[in-house]
Amino acid sequence: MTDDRASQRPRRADARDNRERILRAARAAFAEHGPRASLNRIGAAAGVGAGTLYRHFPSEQALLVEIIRADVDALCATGRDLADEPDAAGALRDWLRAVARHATAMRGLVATHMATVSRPGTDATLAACHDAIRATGAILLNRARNHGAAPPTVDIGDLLTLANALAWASEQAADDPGLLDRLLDLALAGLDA
Amino acid sequence: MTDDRASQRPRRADARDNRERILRAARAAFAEHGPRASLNRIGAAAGVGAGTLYRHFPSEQALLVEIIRADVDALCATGRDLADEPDAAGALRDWLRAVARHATAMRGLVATHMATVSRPGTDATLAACHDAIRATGAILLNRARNHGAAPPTVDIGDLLTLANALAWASEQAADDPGLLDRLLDLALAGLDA
DNA sequence: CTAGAATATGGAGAACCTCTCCACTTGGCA
DNA sequence: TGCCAAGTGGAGAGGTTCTCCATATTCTAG
Repeated sequence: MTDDRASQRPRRADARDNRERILRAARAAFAEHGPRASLNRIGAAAGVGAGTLYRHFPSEQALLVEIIRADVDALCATGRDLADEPDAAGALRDWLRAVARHATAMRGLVATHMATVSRPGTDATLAACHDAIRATGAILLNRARNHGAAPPTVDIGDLLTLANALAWASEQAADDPGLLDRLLDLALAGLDA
Repeated sequence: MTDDRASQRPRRADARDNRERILRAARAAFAEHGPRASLNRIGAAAGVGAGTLYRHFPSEQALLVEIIRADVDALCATGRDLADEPDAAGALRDWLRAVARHATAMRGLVATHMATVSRPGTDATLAACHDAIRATGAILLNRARNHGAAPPTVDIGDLLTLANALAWASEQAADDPGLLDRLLDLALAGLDA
């Protein structure tokens, strides 16, 4: 992660500027309208034509992916910090909570993430995000296992899918802010059994 | 449930026929293409113009809702049967599994269901479905509680949301048929703790 | 059995959507 | 400064959901 490879960084300063403005407008639009946000409008809000938008991000998904990438970086950093916590089980829980909460912050991101991760090969960047999260999660899960705080049968991939599923559910029920935490408690109750 | 109130049952026989054909085409289309199925095509497949389709079902959601209703009826029947099982905890689990599996059968239904249930007042029929499922689930949960097989803190609504969330997740990962069961096992592991 | 009212139909088209194409402009380097 | 690769914008293709209403069909009352 944190690769921001040159391939998608425009050579010209004005183009780089446009790219940033599109990204900013997209963040705002997705946060407000969820996955139904219109790319046309995002382009307009960024003061940019449709052609320009699609030059920078060839598809709606490409745009979402770019936004996800930043979140994933943050999540991995959080995970690394939590790996030093003495309470291994708690660290794993806290991190899964963070994953779910991050995923919820921007509506529609979870769906995109899941959709693409489940059909590998669709998007290289997203696959890299997935690997990075998985690796971070594996560290925490292993520590929890070594402390006898997680059964060896549990898979980190399933655990992350679970977190995303709960995030998605609480996205749907925006009027119940406590839902995510309740669902996490409910679903993770048997973790250390 | 099973109300099929007259309000949405056409007066003329030909119209009733068209309605059935649309419903059948829609079932097929949603099962195959998921939520991305096109209403235009559904109408065409049913041999009916767009105007006719929208006369019978004013929106995409109305169509989905009608399909959901049949599933809910079946689910409640299953729940009633399971309420006679001697193993109360197992019955609850089996029923939640059935809920999730039903929800998964027709891609996109879960999302519709959740979306509307969470914003009450959007659709009366869907609200009725929700109530029916909730009531059935409450019976099973109560039995499990009386057998000491479920903590009193757990809410049936949360449990159902959980089941739907897992169903949604396994919809996304169509290539991993075992996912739903693994997630259910994982998430319900702590139920009787 | 028939006429008239009530009901239902279909498809053109409005208003959106995503995404492509390419004649044009512009920034940065020699 | 002048050139050209890089970047732009917007018209338009082809999709979507959904509306409107002149036309056609069924049912009902006489």
